[in-house]
Amino acid sequence: MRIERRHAWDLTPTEAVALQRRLREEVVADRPIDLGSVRLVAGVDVSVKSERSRAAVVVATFPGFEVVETVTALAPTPFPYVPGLLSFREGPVLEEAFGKLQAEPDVFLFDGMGTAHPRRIGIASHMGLWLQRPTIGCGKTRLCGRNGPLSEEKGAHVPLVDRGETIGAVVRTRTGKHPMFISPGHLADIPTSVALVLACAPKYRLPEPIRLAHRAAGDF
DNA sequence: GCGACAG
DNA sequence: ATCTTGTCGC
Repeated sequence: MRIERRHAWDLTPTEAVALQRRLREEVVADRPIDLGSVRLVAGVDVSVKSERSRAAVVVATFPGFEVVETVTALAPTPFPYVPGLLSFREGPVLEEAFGKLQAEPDVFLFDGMGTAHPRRIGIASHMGLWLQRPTIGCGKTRLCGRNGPLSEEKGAHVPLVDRGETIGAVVRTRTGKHPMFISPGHLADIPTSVALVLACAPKYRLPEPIRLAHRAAGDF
């Protein structure tokens, strides 16, 4: 699939923040995903080992999660981890991986945030602008925002609120286990993002596409 | 100035 | 995220 190269990645932290403030205006986070027409879902993940980062994108059927394509890329880790600037650390190697993708997934699930970010442009939203396709942020822990009580049963979810704004949802994908922090990336909205994530996590806490990508990137 | 802080 | 063995629990 064709990718839209939006900008260079070698920016200083200050420049990166300025770019985020500019790009956030283009993020569409209030558009429902047409769940009935989802046939292919992609999982995206990056693992870092000794100054090198490996990205993996796995495309699977939905539902069923049969793998139809796997692409990986290896590149130097260009940017240290700074909360709020994750996309500048993983963006370069992800760009390379996306460039190899032949399939055209209906939606991409990212390991990290979408709009549940201080400037509302986490890695799922940011890369969504490059992909120009629906993306969803699936964080394992909180970056920002607060939430009320969440019942223990699988499927339970409550709003994630930051500075008076609902930026995502805290979702229980497994009864009694720590919840996931779900937020729309680009061309998605909160309700349909939550619904798709739950449909992608029938057995484990992490959505199946993310698990597949995690494995392909070299983690276990 | 003091905490919080995706992966 | 990564460094790392065994161990507690369903």
